[in-house]
Amino acid sequence: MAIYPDAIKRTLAGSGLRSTPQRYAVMAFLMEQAGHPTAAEIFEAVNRVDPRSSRATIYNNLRDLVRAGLVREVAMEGRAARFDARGMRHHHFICDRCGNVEDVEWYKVPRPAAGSLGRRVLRECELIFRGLCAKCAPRRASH
Amino acid sequence: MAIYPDAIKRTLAGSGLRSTPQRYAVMAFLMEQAGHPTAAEIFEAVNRVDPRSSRATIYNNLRDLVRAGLVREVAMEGRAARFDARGMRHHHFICDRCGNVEDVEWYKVPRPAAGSLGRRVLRECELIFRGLCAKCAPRRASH
DNA sequence: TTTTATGTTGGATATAATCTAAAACGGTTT
DNA sequence: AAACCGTTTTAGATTATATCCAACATAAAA
Repeated sequence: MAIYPDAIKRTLAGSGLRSTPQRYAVMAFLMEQAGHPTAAEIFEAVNRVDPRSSRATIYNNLRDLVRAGLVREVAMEGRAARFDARGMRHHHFICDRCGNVEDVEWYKVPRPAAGSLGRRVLRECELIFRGLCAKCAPRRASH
Repeated sequence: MAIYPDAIKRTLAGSGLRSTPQRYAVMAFLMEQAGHPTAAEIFEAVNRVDPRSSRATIYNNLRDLVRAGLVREVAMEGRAARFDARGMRHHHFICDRCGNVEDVEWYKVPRPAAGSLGRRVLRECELIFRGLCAKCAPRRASH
């Protein structure tokens, strides 16, 4: 039932992915979304509108979109993985207390010395900060 | 039944953790181990020797050791988390293909501009590299 | 259109991690 | 060395997360 703006369709096609209502819905939701939803949250949000996507389809599409580099996955200790489709490069901040993930403005990180890499092939360099988010930080916050 | 070298006992005590044979075994195994085992692998290795630890105990102790900062946990997409107790600071490299985790020699990473952090409290700065490990990289490797 | 590789489905299954309440134990105090 | 008490361990049940499966549907190319 969703509308099919060409932009997203073309993005998908550009990565060799068909545009199905389900896949489109996942991609569109992630792009218009400021946070870092879990697969379960995406499943619920996408299905609140319409063509009922199955759980398997959500997982399939997230896998494909991540493989295509259109979506980023953030693994969490114990909890469900989180996803985002922010076009801009950025780093991540994970709150030790509430587990929320927030974006941190991107800045260049120096790569390791070539020697310490050996024959490894670098594809990506991901910076993850940990600590307490604004809500969980002490100082007059509801603790 | 394991021996109780004081070094580890003191490390545990220093973090307010009792030294039990099970907890000691987990800590000792992680310290003498060069890789990044999963909880299941730790469970098996620890129990190959003796006092059979239950699965719950392994998880309990890993949680406590991570909280105490003695053990580091690396969350993996889909797969089981991995652990290490390397004293030296280091970064991590995760292979896209085989999922193995390797250490990368530590080097200082610039922190983000204070302004982009807002009221967030930084505790740690973790650098994760992704790509292909030496085994999985092409070029005369068994592909 | 027709065709076909690709995508979807819901339920079963696998995997990872946590919970539970009773029993055992470590370390301290006496 | 005996008692004490908060911590830890235990086995199994339970929850949470993710994948598999094989039949069916469909997007996009021919």
